[in-house]
Amino acid sequence: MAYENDYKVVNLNEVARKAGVSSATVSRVINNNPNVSPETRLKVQQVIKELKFSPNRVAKRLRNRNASSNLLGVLIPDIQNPFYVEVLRGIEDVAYGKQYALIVCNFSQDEKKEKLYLDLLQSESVDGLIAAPTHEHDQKVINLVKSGLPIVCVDRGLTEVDVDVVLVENRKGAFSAVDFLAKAGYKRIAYISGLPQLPSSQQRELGYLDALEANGLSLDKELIRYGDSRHESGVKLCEELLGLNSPPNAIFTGNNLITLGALETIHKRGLKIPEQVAIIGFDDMYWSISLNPPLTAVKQPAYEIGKRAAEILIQRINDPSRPTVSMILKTELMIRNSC
Amino acid sequence: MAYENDYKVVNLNEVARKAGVSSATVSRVINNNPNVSPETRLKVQQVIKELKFSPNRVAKRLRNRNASSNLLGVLIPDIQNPFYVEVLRGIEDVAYGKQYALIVCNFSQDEKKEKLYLDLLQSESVDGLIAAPTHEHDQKVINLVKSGLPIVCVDRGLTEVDVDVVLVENRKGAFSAVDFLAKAGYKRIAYISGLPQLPSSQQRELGYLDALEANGLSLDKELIRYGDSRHESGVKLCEELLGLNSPPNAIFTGNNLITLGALETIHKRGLKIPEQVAIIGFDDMYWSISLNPPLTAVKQPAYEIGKRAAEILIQRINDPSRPTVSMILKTELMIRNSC
DNA sequence: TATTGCAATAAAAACGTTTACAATGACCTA
DNA sequence: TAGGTCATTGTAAACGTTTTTATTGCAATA
Repeated sequence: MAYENDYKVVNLNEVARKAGVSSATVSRVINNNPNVSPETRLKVQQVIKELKFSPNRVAKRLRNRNASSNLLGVLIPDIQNPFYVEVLRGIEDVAYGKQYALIVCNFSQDEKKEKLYLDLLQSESVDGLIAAPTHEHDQKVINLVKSGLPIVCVDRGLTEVDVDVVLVENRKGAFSAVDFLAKAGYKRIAYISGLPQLPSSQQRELGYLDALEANGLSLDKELIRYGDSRHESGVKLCEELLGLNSPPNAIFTGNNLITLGALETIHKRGLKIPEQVAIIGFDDMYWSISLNPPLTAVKQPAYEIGKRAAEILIQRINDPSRPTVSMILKTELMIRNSC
Repeated sequence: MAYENDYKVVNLNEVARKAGVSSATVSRVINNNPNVSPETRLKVQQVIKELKFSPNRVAKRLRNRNASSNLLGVLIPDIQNPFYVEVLRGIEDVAYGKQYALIVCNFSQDEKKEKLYLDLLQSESVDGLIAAPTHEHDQKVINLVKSGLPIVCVDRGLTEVDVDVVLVENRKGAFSAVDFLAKAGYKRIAYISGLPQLPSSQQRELGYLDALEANGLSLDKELIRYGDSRHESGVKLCEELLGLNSPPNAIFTGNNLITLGALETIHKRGLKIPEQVAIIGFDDMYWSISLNPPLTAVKQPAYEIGKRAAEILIQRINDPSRPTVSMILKTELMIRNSC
C-alpha cells in the first residue's frame, strides 16, 4: 500500500544517529539513568519527541528476562462470571496506572486449557501472574511459584507452597447468609455448591453447616447439591431440590451464576419468592436490585480483591524476597427482598 | 531460593547442542521446514521432548516483526458491559484454538486511555487488533490501519479508511423493538440513547424514528435523552423522563447497562412494569428472564460477533491483501413480559 | 574424470533493546 | 607535568529466535 512509509516505526538507533550519540546514551535517557549530561539529555529528548520514538517492549523484554518488562498474566476461571470481571477491573486499574499490560487467559475451569495458558504465559516472559487456580494442589501453578515467578492467588489459595494470596471470608460470609435465613424462620434450608474441589465452595459449605448448628437446625444431606459453578448447574440442581418430596423452603446459592440459574428455575415453576421459596445468594451484582425480587446476597469486594492482588504482585516483582502475605477481605450481607 | 534450578527454562541452543546439530536445524524442525532429513528430525524431536523445550515467544516475535508471533490485541470500551464480555468470549475461543494469546485492553470509553493502549499494543508488536473505536473518526485507529496492521472493527466502523468490520443491524433491531411497543398500543415512547457519537447509538435512534413514523406517532424531542452508555446514565435519564409533566408510558433503552439503570429507577419509584411504564431494551442477557419482570429485549449475537471478528482477523493476518469485508449480523427480538 | 546439481546442514546476521566494560577528556593534585 | 579521579560517552555482547547465505558431501552427468 502507499500508506506504509508514512507510519514507519523508528527505533532507538535512529534516534541515536539523529542525535549524534550512541544507542547506549539514548537508552540511558529513556531509563532516567543519571549518568547523562543535561545538554545531551535535552538533545536526545528533543529527537525522541521529533521522531515520535517509543521503545519496543518486545526487545526490552527479551533483553531483560527477569527485569521489568511490564507485562502481567491473568488466569481466570470464567470470564462470564461478573465476579471475575469485577476482579479484572480492579487488576486493570492498578496495572494501567503502572504501565503494565495484561494478557488475560480465561480457562473456563478446564484444567487442560489452564495448563496450556500457563505455558504460554511463561513463554511470553510475563513479569508476574495473578491466578485463580483450579484447586489447591494445582501442580502447574505450584511449579511456577517454585520457579520464582511472582504470583498472587485470588479467590483460591495453594497448599504445598508459600504464595501471596487475596481471599474473602467465605465461611463467615456464608454463615451470615444462612444465619439470616434461619433467624427469619426458614427451617429447611438447602445449599447449592459450586465445584466441590474449590476451597471457596468448601468454606461456604462449612459456613452453611455452622449456621445450621448455631440455630439448632438439623442437617439433611439431601439438601446439599454440588454443581460446577455455572448457570446451568444452578438451573438443574434447583430443579432437583424443588422436585424433592419434601422440598426446601429456602435456598442458599454458592455463587452468582448458580443464583441466576436457580432464579430461572423458580420462575419457570411459577413459584413466589420468598413466600413459596426464599433465596439468598453468594455474590452481589450491582443490578441485583433489579432482579425479581431484589436479591438478598453476600457481597464480595471483588474490585478490591483485584486491586489488592495487583498491588501485592507489583510489590513482589519489585522485591522478590519479601515475605508472603495473605489478605483476607470481609464480605457484607446486602439485605433486599428475596427472603 | 533452592527452587530455581530445577525449573530452568531451556532454549533452542541447548537443544541444538544436545542433539549435535546447529540451532538452525532445530528451528527448522520446530517450524516444520521440510529440508531436514527424517533421522535428524527424529533425533531433534526426541531431545525437545526430553528437555521439555518450548520456544520463547518473545524472541520469536522480535525476530519476525511482521510474521506470525501469535499475539492479538483486543481493545474494548467497557469490560463491565456483559455484551463485550460475550464478544470477548467469542474472540477467545477462536484465538485459543489457533494458539493466539490476547492482550485485553479496556479503555473505559476514555479516549486518552485508548490512545495509550494503542501505543502499547503497537509496541508489543501484536499481529493484529480487534477494536471497538471511540467513534467513526478515531484518528489513532485509522493511522494504525494505514500503517498496515491487520485490524477488525466490531460494533463500530471507521470512516476515511477501508477496514474489516463486524456489525449488527442496529437500525432494524431498534425498529423491531419500538414497532413492537407501538403495535402494543404505547403512544408516548421514549428513547434513552448511549453515547451519541457512537454509530450504534445513531443507528438505533434512526430505527426508533422509523418506527414512530411507520406507526403514525409524532416525535416529541423531549422523549429522547442522550447518555454515556453506562448504568448511571440509565438511572439518571430515566429519572428525568419519569419526572416530566407528561412522562412516557414506554421506554426503549439503548443498551443493557442503561436498561439496568432504568429498571433501578423504575423500581425505586415503585412503578409497575408494564402497567405504569413499559420497557424494552437493546441487548439481551442470559439472565434477562430472571429480571423483574422478565425483560423484553433485542438480542445481539455477541458471541458470534467476537467469533467472526477473530476469524476475519486471522484470515487477514495470513493474507493482508485480501479485500475488506463488512459482516452484518441479525438481531432477534426476545419477547417476555416488560411491555 | 571433471563438472554440475542437489539435499542437508552450518554459520552468521538480524530483530531492538540493555549493560558491562572500555575509552575519552577535563580537572585536580603533588 | 605526570598521574589520578571523575563524569560522560561509546563499544560490543547478550537476550532467543529465524533466515539468508555458505558449505559440505554425494550422486548424476558428459
